[in-house]
Amino acid sequence: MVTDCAKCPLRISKIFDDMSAEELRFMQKFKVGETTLEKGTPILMEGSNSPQLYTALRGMGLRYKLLPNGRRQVINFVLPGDFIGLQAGVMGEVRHSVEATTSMTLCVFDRSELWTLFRQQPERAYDLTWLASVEEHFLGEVLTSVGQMSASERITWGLLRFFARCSAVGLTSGGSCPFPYRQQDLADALGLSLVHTNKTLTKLRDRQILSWRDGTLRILDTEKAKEIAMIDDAKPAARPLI
Amino acid sequence: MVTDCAKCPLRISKIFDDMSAEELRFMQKFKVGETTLEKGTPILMEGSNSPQLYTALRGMGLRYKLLPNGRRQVINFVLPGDFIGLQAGVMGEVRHSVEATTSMTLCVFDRSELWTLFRQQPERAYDLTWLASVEEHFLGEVLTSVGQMSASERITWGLLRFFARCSAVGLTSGGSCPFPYRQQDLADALGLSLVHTNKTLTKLRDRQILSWRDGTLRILDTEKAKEIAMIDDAKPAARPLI
DNA sequence: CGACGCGTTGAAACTCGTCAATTGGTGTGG
DNA sequence: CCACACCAATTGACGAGTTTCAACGCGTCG
Repeated sequence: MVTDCAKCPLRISKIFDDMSAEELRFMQKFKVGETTLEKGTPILMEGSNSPQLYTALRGMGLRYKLLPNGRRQVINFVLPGDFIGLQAGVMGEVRHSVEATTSMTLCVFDRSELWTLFRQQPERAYDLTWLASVEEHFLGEVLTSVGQMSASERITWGLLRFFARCSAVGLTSGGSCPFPYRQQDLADALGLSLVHTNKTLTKLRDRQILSWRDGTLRILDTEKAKEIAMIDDAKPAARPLI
Repeated sequence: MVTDCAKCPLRISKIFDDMSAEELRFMQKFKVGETTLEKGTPILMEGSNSPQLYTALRGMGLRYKLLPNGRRQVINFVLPGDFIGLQAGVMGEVRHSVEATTSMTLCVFDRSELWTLFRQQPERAYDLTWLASVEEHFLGEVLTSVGQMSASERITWGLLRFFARCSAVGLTSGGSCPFPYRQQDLADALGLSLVHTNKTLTKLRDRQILSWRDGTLRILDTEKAKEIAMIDDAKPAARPLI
């Protein structure tokens, strides 16, 4: 029942870099299995020392951090193709938690093989650095958004970004994509209160910028949305898939 | 006038991982030179395509991002030992700017040799991933701070964190360390207005938590400060130096 | 001397958070 | 089949934290 790397449904997407047969063989060996998780299941727990690394194959999740005062920061939304646990693999333990928001399928890798990968497959090592670097860059953008934008700008920015990520992995249809989270999740991701997030969403819907109902996000006016979010990006570049 | 990697003043610090003579030789070859910059000099410009990578040897700097509306987010403060330009090296171009706040000395590397490094020195490749991963983790913490904490919590957090980083590279003496930035820089780093930052700093000084005057930061009450900032970290782990 | 950058302070305006209550949908047990 | 609990979304009212505006002091530099 395990997906063959060579037939990986994600790899077919043109957003991901191609691999040679040899490289695929190595990845297949690196991959030790596959798991399917129910919605709501924790994948990594803060402070834990997971012996495994994952790549999301299907479904969506949430990376977050809890504070002693009970507040929560959602660091990022997890989409198919995302690598999970690199920090744990490199640093020993994770300082944030990851959980499945919808049911998910994960590719499982053995952390102890990470070093083998660095020695035998410099291309994959490079890819890993690439992934970490891109994630770092992305977090810089989130920080900029949360630090410098108003509520409606942040929300527009966050949803537009999410839409773009969905688009890159083929999860969009027309101007809409799934967004299976709660308003509280979005609020915690953008540093806003639930109530204010709700009211701002209503305003954005009234202004015909975007709408989010029943787990579906629709970008109604791409131009206006990009202007509000101060985004002018072209399309995303090809990226590695581990 | 170029510092020998084997005699690198930073490497002496016990915070950095040791290297074998062989490894040092490779790094020496990787290093193509050294630059000294005046205060205020730009190091990387957003959107540029720098052919070089750097490691800060001496002095302090600032990584930041500008928004179309003129606002600025300071992503991080640059300290000795920090690697600059990994994103450019891996992704092609940087999406943020870096500039020298004080005068700085930088180690210069050739970006085109990065791939050689990955093939020939898997340990260094691993180190680079480590660095990117730690930076990613750090940005997650900043995001949590900016997203979920009040002004005084954020400021205490930011300054305490900076102090810890200084401490790791031996820049502290007693309870104080240099902090050569402007209040505007700190405000932009934490997503606060200049005025409010100023008033909050005054309050923290009056409460005997910490004081920052004339470019020097003093932690007056470590325990109370850690409590406010919700930090309970022990000491930082050893880290690689590229 | 005046211009400029940075720190400081006061007052007013506003965004956003908190409190509180309601609605609708879903699942569960009697 | 209905009552009830529970969760997410929604809405109104109020207040707090923070921003913005404006002004002043101080040191440095040309």
